[in-house]
Amino acid sequence: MSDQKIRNMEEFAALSGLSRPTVSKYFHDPASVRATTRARIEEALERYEFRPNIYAMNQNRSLTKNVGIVVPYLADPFFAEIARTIERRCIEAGFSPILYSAHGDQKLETEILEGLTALKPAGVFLAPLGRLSDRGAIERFCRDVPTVLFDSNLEDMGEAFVGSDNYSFVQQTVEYLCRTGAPPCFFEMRNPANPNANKRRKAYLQIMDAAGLEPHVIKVDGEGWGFEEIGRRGAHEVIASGRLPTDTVLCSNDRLAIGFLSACYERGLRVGRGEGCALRVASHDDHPFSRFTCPSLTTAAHEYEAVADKCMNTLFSLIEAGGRFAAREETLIPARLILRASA
Amino acid sequence: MSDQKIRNMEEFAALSGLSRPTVSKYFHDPASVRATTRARIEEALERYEFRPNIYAMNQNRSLTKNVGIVVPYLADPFFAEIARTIERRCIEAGFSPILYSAHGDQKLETEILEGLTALKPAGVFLAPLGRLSDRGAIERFCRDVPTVLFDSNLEDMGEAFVGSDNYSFVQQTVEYLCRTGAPPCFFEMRNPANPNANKRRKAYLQIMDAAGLEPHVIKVDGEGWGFEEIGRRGAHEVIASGRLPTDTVLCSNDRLAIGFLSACYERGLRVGRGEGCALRVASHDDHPFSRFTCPSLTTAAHEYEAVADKCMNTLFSLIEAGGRFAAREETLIPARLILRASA
DNA sequence: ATCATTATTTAACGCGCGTAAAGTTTTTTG
DNA sequence: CAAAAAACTTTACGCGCGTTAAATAATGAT
Repeated sequence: MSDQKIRNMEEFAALSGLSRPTVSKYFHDPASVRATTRARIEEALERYEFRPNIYAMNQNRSLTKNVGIVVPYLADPFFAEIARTIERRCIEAGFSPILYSAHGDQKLETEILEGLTALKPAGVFLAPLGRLSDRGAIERFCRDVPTVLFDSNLEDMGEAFVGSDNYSFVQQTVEYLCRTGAPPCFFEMRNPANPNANKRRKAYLQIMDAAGLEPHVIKVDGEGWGFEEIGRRGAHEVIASGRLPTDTVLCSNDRLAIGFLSACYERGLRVGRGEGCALRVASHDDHPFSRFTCPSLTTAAHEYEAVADKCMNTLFSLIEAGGRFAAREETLIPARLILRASA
Repeated sequence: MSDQKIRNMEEFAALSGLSRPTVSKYFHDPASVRATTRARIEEALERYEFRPNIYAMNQNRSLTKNVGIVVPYLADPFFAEIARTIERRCIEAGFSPILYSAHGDQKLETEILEGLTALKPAGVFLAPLGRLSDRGAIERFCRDVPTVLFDSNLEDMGEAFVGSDNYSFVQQTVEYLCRTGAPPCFFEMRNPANPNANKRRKAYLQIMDAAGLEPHVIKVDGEGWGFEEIGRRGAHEVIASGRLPTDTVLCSNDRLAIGFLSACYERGLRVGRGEGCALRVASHDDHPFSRFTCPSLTTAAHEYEAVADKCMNTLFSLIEAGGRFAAREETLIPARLILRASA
């Protein structure tokens, strides 16, 4: 490995004994040059450690190999997990993923999208804030950049949506809970920012109705992304005031459930399906920590891998189709029920 | 807002009635042009929505306004939280943070650093994998890019290190536990990848020794980033085999403790400092979920804000100093003890 | 060995912006 | 109000690479 510094492709091409256009071709697609040529370049590459200037490469390209991944709040382990999975897929597919978190902030989400436009990405995976999103800004963004929405569906935004079949989530948990004990009440935030929460409530109401059971929706107050604390405080209030209509609680999502379980523990209420248990608690999402709550949480799991795969495949088709689909594609992936100790 | 599309700065300058160099100057520093000129540009900016091409801007710059943030594993909420805090600081300071996770993988960490070099960032915050890092790759990287290490200290790497004063963490927890009950044993992974773990063990041994108490270190097997599961399995084994020498357990970090508490719950062992409690458990990090464990976790907290501030300030000085410090700076920030229910 | 095919070289232009020098206009200052 | 200072315009070059067209060389098949 010589430590001679190479300034540009011209110089590197000279050192490999080739012309710049050939080397340029190699970097664009190594298979596009003759095997012997490829070998010479790769040999030189080992000796001199040259990398083409990304900025110069991209400035004339209408699209790059960049892929944006935007999530509403990365410190939420659910989004960290899904982002991680998608990111890996992008790398395997030869793209350069760039990860952004809106940190729950509308202005920041808009700024991220504006900055992302300037990066001319080949495509973007966007999990929008939801209710808090600036719809105008997102619409503008989607006009400029091929976008696959995930997690939160915003009507007619982006070329495709990949998300969860919320009905399937709730159906499985409700069915299980009803089969094994009292029908559940539904525990959620009063003003959820995420549209999935609304779909889950509606599914709950519909399923209970279809089963001829009376639904009970319990709404707790709270704003922001501290769901566990909202769930904990809400649970304390609801339990203390005796507003819990049954011994079975279905939380809208695992983070609320984590808070709910925490409150139960603090009140000395035993949760689970065995004897001596005061409550059963179940939920949705299979949050990475739901295995470690006390008791461990019965939940409807996202198929993280399947979601990530579908996202990637959708973006591939989208890029091949030139960034536009004739009709907006919607994919809803069903849940997988995970039985643990809490219900 | 006209929807006429502007191709380049030349065109935009013409529409604002100015010359391109002036407009260029404006984008480099809005305060560097006369107020009336600035107003004209900003007015045009509202009408035409022009943004200079990032790639063209950066290709001649030796450094950009980009700042890299590299963490070993972003799906670990501790890193998500610290990354989130640093990211915000970068944005406030007018930089463009770019966040990367090595996903616990040496090869990926190296690739991220190589890619980052090509981005010519003004500086990089790097929390390395630790023992698993490719030291050669990191050293090469630090030669090219002004780097502030954080979280994990690698000897002599980077221009500065900002991290936790592990001694202070352990001192506070041990002192508290000794004062209020039996001296703790120390619960950790056998082969921790993160150097902080080693420093915490050493601090534990030293502090116990100084207090004339006999130390007990319990090592559990496990590889990878699933610390909770490692802690849970380890706790089951240790408790089942009666290897626990005291009723007080100090875990190396909160994620292990979360697993430990989960095992205790599964075994019907009550944890806490009250009567009827079989064990006390404390830990370090103030993981975002340590508030919601059952019982809530007594822990030594990182000063997330202080760490992020110090990181930013260090990088500022580093950039001003031209990317090199005369001597490597090390900052260790002490812990803040948080008393909760588990000990 | 010959011709057709495919790969590479040479030469040249363009991308969008940074930047420097020299000249002109505007603003500030005494 | 004149002179000095500051801001702006004009002109021009460079950055590193993409890309194209025409010329040349290497390869492969007959």
